[in-house]
Amino acid sequence: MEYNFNEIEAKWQKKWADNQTFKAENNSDKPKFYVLDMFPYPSGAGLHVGHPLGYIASDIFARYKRHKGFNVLHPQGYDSFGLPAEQYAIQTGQHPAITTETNINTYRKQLDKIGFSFDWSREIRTSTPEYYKHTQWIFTELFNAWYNKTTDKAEKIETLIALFEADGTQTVNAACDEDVVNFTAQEWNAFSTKEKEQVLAKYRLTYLSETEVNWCPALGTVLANDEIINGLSERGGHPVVRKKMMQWSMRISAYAQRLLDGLNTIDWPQPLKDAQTNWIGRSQGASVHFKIEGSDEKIEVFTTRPDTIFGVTFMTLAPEHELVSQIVTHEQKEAVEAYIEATAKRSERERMADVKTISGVFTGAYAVHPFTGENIPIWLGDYVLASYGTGAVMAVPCGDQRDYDFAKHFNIPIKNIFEGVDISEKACEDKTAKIANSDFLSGLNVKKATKLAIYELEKAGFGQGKINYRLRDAVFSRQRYWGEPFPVYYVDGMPQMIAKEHLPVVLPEVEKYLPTEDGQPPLGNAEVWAWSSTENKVVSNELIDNEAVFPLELNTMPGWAGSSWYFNRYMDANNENEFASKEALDYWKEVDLYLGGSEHATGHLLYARFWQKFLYDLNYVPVDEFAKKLINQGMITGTSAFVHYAIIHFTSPSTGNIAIDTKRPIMVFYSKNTDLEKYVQDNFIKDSDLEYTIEDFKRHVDVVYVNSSDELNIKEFESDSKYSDLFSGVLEFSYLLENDKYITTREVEKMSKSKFNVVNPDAICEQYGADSLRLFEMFLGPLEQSKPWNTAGISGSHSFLKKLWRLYANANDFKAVEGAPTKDELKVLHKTIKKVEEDIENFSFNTSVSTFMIAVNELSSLKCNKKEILEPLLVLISPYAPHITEELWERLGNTNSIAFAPFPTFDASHLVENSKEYPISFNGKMRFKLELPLDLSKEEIEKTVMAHEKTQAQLQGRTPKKVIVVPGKIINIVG
RNA sequence: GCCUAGGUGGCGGAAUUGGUAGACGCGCUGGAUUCAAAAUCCAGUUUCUUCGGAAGUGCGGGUUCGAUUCCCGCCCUAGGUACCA
Repeated sequence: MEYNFNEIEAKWQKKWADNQTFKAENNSDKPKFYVLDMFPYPSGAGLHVGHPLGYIASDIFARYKRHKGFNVLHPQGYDSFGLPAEQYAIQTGQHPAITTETNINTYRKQLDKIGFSFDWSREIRTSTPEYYKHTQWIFTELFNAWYNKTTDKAEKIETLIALFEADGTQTVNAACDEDVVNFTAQEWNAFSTKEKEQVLAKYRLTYLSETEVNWCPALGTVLANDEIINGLSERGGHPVVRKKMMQWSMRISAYAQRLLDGLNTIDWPQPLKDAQTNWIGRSQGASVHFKIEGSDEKIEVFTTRPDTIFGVTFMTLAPEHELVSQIVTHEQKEAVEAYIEATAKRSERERMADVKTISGVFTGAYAVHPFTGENIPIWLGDYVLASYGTGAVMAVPCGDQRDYDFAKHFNIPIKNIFEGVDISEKACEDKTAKIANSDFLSGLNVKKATKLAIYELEKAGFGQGKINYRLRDAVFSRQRYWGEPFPVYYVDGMPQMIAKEHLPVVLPEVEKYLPTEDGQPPLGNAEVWAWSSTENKVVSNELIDNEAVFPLELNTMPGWAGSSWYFNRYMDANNENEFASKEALDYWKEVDLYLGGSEHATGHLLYARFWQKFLYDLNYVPVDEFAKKLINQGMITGTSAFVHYAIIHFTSPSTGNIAIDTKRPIMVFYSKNTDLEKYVQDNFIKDSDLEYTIEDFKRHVDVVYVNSSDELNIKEFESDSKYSDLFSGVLEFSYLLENDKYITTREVEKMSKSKFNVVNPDAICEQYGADSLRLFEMFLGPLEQSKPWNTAGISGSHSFLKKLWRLYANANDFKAVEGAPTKDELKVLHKTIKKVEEDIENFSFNTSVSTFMIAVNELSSLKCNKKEILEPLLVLISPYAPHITEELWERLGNTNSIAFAPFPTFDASHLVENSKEYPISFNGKMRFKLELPLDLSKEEIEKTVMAHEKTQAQLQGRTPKKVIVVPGKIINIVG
């Protein structure tokens, strides 16, 4: 009976689907366990062998938990809004929904072949109106909420209005815009509706603001930072300017501290936590304001070193600072304006990248030192970023290298305020230096001086202690078509939310997916895109009268909107009324195990935590962290293959003429171990005075043309049209062969279509089966590590499965024997149970695969045919290789799926030994082994070992200084 | 620069609290089976070696009876991040 994996796998995949084997129930006597993969964006290229790595690992864990008696939720879906489908639409005119649907179908087929235990009845797609109506609703909830710092949570906007009505701004302590003004209850009540709206906008958790974007007038679009090279668009090389646009922002900064604190409560990888901590960037210091000489204005700065305040010799403002135009003196006006214009042309990223060039200009204005009363010149410098802190710094050149460099460059005085430190070469950033030359701070260490400086600043009314975060509010508008439309229309320029009962606001049809000619986002092309506030539906733009019919928002939401709450949706995926019912949310609570790539550290994983905390504050979800434990699976890299080739041009020195047509030169493919120079000499130069030049090239060659010995299949390579450009325009080409073969060079790189190193899982499933693929992907190495794919290795896991099959087939033609197993058989089984259970709990899947191999090898040589051994063994292996184990399980006479069979219980009594093969080492080096009974005393062991002839041979007559005996472990003889 | 992870045979990797370095698999070598191939099975495979052994986990030190594992210094690789005041 052959192991026919194709037939077996198809059979069980169909059975699981037909019986809905893995459908999770929302109530159960069993404890719950929620295993989630980061859902994929369905790209047109389909899955490669790297994608399923995490899915296989999570599937093993989900299946293991089912064996352990848990009610397991293991869903899957698609993050189906996104750029590639839109770009394809721009090129071809095909609606992104169609492209997306096609790609999803491809993905689904590929996923099904690998035998995952997903509950597909809960599938979600972020681009369907049934899903995004809830995304839109969450947006409106954010709009209708504010962050109350007193209660330290988000609240409905009504509670803020109530505070305003009672006491004005007096009792309000909110996370809000910087520029809010104070008012009394009386004043508030006298405001017009519009004025009230304008005030509230500064407090809402999502708000409109003027945000700078990279605008390319020629392309009529906004570009991302990485789409710009040297101030020109990557596509077309058109000029890019920085332009302010009204955009939605998310007040994630309100949650900065809680996002930081929450990290202590979740079991996530340390590097990922560090990345988020870094990104949030909490820094403690003080906010200080400096009066401007001869003006009522003041400049506020943030500093982490208020203790160095007596070292301030100048101030630097970002060129964009709002006070610049007010403070600049007549004499300096021209220079300042020229400087501002020059820096405006450079993007922020460019400015950051270019750290070496120091530039700046004096404003002519002076600030007043809060303690000394001295005048401090105010400069502009582009090393100060408008978007961090207040966009202004108090420059302390003796203590900050950037200030120091700036001061040196512009000959600004440097005042040394450190005790016994030489600052003639560079600034002193050492925090152990004592403060000197600083009035009341002199002689103190940094910690004490900081505390005292803040105290004195507060007393004098010049500032206070402050915590600053690097985390900025997140821009939430995209000038794209293929995203969630905002449930927003505008009345008199003020945004209005569309009520929950009228959602979804469905994405409109457009003729083309590009921005409009006047620079509006693609939705500006829609003809039916206006909101009727009387009919509560989307109507034709022609009906806009700004009385009852109003224009709708033209931007769409970013990619992270739909992925910020999807884990909650799976709990109740088909609920039409709510994003999930309270019962479902209370039952599943949070994700117990979340698997995905570490590249989402500061994107998806931060935004999702933010939304979860917000939903928690409003009592919509029962927990404020959505994933208890998270694991980052490593990348499976590809092994790219390269051909090296040289283009050779020949000239004749005697005539200066070109000997062989240079327009169609000679090309030679060569490889590492071949001698190109010699080859050219021997074949072209021989008996002539020709001179030649060599140009070297290297090119990716598709790995399908390269075998496991790195040999290139020349014929297939040459006939592939994607390399035709290589050969066109070449007079002749040849190969430098080693043993009649052309050997390619290999390099490990990220798997990608453009590198032609992609290995497709379908072909592997076809040739070796899904179980082989699953085992092999786990066997490759530790889950969290990145590792190169090597198709050749899969034969190992495949032959393991064949051995496993034979073990059962040989056991009396699949009819295993009842009756007592031998001691050895029990020992093999129980040491396997122990190891596999530990491995799965530790996510060490690679080592359990080798444990299976050892167990099957040992049981095969024991010729084991006992049901009592063979049945539990199948349960151990089934999370990894579910198809073959289901089949063998059935053949052993079981009628229920193995998926819910209880995990075998480990019994330590089967592993008890009465003797041990002791390693005998000399000075720590093992030299020979000796079998001794375990009940021997230390003295008896020492006596036996010392008497042994091999010991005497090692000692060569010497007397050992010491003999270490660790019973049950080792014997070490020193001397 | 800073943060994080890592460095072990030809390759992927194992060694759970310091106790037999190289499990398991790939590849390679030899053999069995076969008319032959595939498949399967058996043996070998860190390096050097005078065949007794000796050295060996990025490099240099240290602690220890004993270090891949702990400590100090350095080198290299990968990922993240950066005029953050």
